[in-house]
Amino acid sequence: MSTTACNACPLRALPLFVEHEGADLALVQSLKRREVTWPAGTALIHEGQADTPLFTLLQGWAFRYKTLSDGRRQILNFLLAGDLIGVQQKMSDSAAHGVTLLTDARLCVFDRDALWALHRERPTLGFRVTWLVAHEESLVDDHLLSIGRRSAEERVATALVLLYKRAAALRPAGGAGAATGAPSDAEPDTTPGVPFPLTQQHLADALGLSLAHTHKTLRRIEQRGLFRWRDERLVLLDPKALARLADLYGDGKPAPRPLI
Amino acid sequence: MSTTACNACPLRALPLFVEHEGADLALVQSLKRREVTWPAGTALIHEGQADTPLFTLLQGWAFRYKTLSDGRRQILNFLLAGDLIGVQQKMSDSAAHGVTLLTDARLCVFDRDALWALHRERPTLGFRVTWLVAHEESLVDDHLLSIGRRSAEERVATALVLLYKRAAALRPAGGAGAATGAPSDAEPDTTPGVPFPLTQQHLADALGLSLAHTHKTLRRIEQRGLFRWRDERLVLLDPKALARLADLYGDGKPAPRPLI
DNA sequence: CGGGGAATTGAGAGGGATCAAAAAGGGTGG
DNA sequence: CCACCCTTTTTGATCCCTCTCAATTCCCCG
Repeated sequence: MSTTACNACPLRALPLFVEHEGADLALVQSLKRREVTWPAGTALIHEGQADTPLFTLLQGWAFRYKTLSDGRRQILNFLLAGDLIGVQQKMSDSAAHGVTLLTDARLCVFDRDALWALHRERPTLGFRVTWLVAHEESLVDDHLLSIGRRSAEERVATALVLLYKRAAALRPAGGAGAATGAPSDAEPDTTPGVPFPLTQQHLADALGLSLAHTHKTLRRIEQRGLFRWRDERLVLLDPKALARLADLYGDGKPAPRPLI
Repeated sequence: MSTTACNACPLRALPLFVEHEGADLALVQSLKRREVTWPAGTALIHEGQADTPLFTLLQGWAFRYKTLSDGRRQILNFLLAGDLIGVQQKMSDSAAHGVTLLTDARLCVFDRDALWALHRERPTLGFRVTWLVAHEESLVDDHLLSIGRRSAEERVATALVLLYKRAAALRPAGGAGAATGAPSDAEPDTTPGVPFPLTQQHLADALGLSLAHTHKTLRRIEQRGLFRWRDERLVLLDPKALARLADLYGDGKPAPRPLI
């Protein structure tokens, strides 16, 4: 329950995140209202809610979604540690999306005006916020390509690869779970793979498929030995084959990103 | 062919755009490299291209897209006058998208570093860039909901309504084409509806449907008298029915937006 | 008048959706 | 430690929305 100082934030130690100047950190620290730990299922933002706060996810997973009036739900994307939540709200006439925690999570809470303060006081940080938003849009772009043009099997493969990469980038340096799935007993963390706290229903809602078909597709690919998904952890047994199935080329390491 | 001064930009006269301070306009003006007029089909940005320039669309339509290696194409969204183009590029490890002109168009061209200059020199403008990017993301979010969860008929209705609204917001005040489709002869501009320079193939690629099925769906809805699409112009004959089909509630007028 | 890109149409195939149950798990109160 | 309840995972059968493939017909232009 103790609060973490921004300059001591464990996330910043990861190579995934870029360094920030002391003054930048001080400003963020001053804008931070509080730090909370909430249980899985908590709704951070309700669909259509106005004047929502801003969050930075420190630990855990969440997802953004939208629903049609008859209940059909589409998950827009998943949020992992380091993601800034709530910037898109209210900047639009279109109905806003909801955000719900997938796991227990720890978050920093900011007032909405912090957004403007960030830009005004420290243009560098303002620019980084723009970067984050643009980056998130590019994730949604990728997702849109999948749902619009990929077959069920390709969609599943794409989602597994992309989510795996994101989750893997958050592992402490030298971390566990070789991508080959071979348990590395000599390592500090022997758990293979990455956390994967989804439900098949979530995956289905994200992929625009029915639960039944998502399940059957998952099984088919798994039986070819391409991956293993158990106990909320995902291991890619054959990353190459999955990437080929998904028509994905990307190198490996994601670009370093800002952390507000 | 003559260049337009930012403070005399005809777009700014529209109620759709917010007012900018003189100093803001002066900065934008100084960052503007040139103004160009290019023909339909011109590729502003190639998929995967690095270090792309920045554009503001002054007139005409364009679209962003991504393709799979076997040629399947997904249109991510359409760009209309006032849209800022190219911000998302390079902010991502994921492959970038392409941007192509749908019609002859006129654009302002900026260097990519203008983005940073905007933030540094004028935080207000930086904040507005963030606003624009966040807004564009919310359009993609809506699109994703459509493709992931709406039926073909619902998707078509959604696209027609949303694009109509965007195009309508760009009509000169008191403009033409009553939404009812009744030609208003007393008005200055008697052309009904809004420009709609798409091809059925473009619509299909945007909706994640095949060309054949897009066409059949379009026909079915048209024969119910819900809209008319001829000579590159779209008229919504029964906006209420279309909105109901699309499960859209939105008020009417889009929120005022920045114009960089 | 010839040519090429759009728009139309129709027949047939198939990937996913639906619907319905049954089997697993996981907590929890007794 | 066990019975019970609720969520998630599995499976099977059947249906139908969309895709594919293949022509034609339009329409704009040189």
